[in-house]
Amino acid sequence: MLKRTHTCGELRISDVGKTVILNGWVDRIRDLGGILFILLRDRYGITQIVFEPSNIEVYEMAKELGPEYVIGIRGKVRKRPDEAMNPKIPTGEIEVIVDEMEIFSKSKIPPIYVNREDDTSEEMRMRYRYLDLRREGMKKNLLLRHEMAVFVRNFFNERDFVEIETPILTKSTPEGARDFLVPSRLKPGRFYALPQSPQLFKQILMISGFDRYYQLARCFRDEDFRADRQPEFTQVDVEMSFVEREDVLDLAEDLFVELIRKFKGIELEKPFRRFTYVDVMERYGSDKPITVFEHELKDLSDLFKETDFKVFRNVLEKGGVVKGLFVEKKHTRGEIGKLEDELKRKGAKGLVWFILDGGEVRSPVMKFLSESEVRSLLERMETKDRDGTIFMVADEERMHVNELLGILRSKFEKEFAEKEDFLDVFWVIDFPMFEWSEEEGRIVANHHPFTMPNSEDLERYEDDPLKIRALSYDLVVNGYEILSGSIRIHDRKIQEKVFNILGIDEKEAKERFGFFLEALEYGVPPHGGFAIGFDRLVAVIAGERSIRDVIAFPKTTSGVDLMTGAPSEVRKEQLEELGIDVKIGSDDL
RNA sequence: GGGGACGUGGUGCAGCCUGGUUAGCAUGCCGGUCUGUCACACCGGUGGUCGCGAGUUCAAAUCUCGUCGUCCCCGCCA
Repeated sequence: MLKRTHTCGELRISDVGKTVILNGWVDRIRDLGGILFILLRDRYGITQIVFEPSNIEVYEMAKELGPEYVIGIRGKVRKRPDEAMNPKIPTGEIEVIVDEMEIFSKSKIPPIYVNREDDTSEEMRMRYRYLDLRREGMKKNLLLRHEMAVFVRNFFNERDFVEIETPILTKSTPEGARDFLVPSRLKPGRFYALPQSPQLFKQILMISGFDRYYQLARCFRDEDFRADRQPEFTQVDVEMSFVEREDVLDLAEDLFVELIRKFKGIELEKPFRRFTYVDVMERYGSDKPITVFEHELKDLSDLFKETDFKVFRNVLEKGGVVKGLFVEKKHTRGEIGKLEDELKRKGAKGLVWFILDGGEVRSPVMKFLSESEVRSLLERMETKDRDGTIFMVADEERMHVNELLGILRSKFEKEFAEKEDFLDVFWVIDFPMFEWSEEEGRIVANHHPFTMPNSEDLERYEDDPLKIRALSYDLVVNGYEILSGSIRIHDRKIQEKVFNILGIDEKEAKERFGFFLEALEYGVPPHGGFAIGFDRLVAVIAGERSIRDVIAFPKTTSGVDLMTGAPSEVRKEQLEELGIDVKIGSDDL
């Protein structure tokens, strides 16, 4: 075998004269009749190799080569003629004149282009993933992902963290996302669940005294998928003992400062900006806004206290609120109608709007408003004579107003994010500990039930638990929730109180997480941690819209692996062993 | 669970609204010419049951219904 002495990315002008062997894939063939150029590609780069008729045997062989053939060649490195140098590739000053060649394997005509970036449907790319991964874009992303993983591991290793693997086959703990289940052969009728996150294990590791733990952990959630959600994904899972919130935030900031410096060349300043949950909702209407797209929500309630516009006045008299959002886009009535419909589906009573067009203000509610009300509206919204649209929502529930305008704002954020290059990093802290779940008709944990509540709040709002804040935190990067974590409960009594509020009685708690509650009775250090959505983080750094582009073998939005065909049917015997009957209704096939 | 977009030679798209020629373009692929190309160029050629099924019609890529697949969004994702 012609075994390579160099890769296809490393030969330079200083190597001229050397006899080398290269291995790689045939990338492009340029047959000029009397001379034949081939670009030879491997993961390290591309080198031009040349076949000349003076070596007729090899030359004839080269004419038979096709795209994606894998070959080995021996030849001499030579300097290209001055006018034939290619400054676009690092090896562009040289070429290798081939005097011996071995064809390792032939290739069928590839169904997708390997040496071209666009022009391929995602369906094809996933079906022929091995070809897609040969392409520059995917190769770059996977190498970046690897480097980021190495970086993360180094960061934690240097700080005395220990990487410990936690089980993939584990116990289903309802609450949260739907579990993927794995049937147990030895205990027919019972099931393992794949972990949604290693949450309880990492806390148990703290109880075990490991002090500082991290893991690049695979997690599984059986919910519907999106551009930024796959059924299996990777978290950088971190937990530490004998710490308070500040310690955890500080460590996470160090990580992101160094990571962004290394991979983006941007210097973030510590401490990062912080918003409380209430703050960020009041200003942006979202708990993961893009703040560099300014356009904040403005409270207009005081301007309309005395207004003749009954809709506003009624809401305000009942203690409600009126808020507005200004964007520099003159909407058509059709566009506004669609936005209004969408907000109405989310419980908005209506959407009031003003179009600003060359100093003129148009709105269906103009006739109800005084000149001074309009003037102070424009001033408060800081329109500064710009054209655009002001949207206004009024409701008795303050948070509802925020959420509704936040939905609008996020649409404009997305348009902004498509065309701008930016880095927007900040903390959101003091999330509510609990929230009301409409469909379950009960209070549920906002983060998870092991999150430490703010202890003052816990005392003060025993009868109004929705007001209790949690010692939890999210790091938002470019509109994505990239990191999320909390200080955990290390006191069995507080844990019981939280279960109590959640309406989980002792028996139920025991069934679900009895092992964990028991562990809580054997000496628990104060601890806290976080998890980073690693796929999303890599995607943000790589500038990719979809995490599928930073995952080697992703699944479609319906959870199918187009390359392997998973999920697939299994043999009858396999099911019998497991004691499983598959019922497929006639509608299902 | 709901809404939307898309599905046409190997690949990426046009045609569809307003049904009626040989389904068009680009690229690939095959053959030819060409000794300095670099997305080689030029000439010639190959290649399509228009996702699948049913319906309407004298006639369906085109209209209708269903179905499958991919993508986007809502719900969901502690």
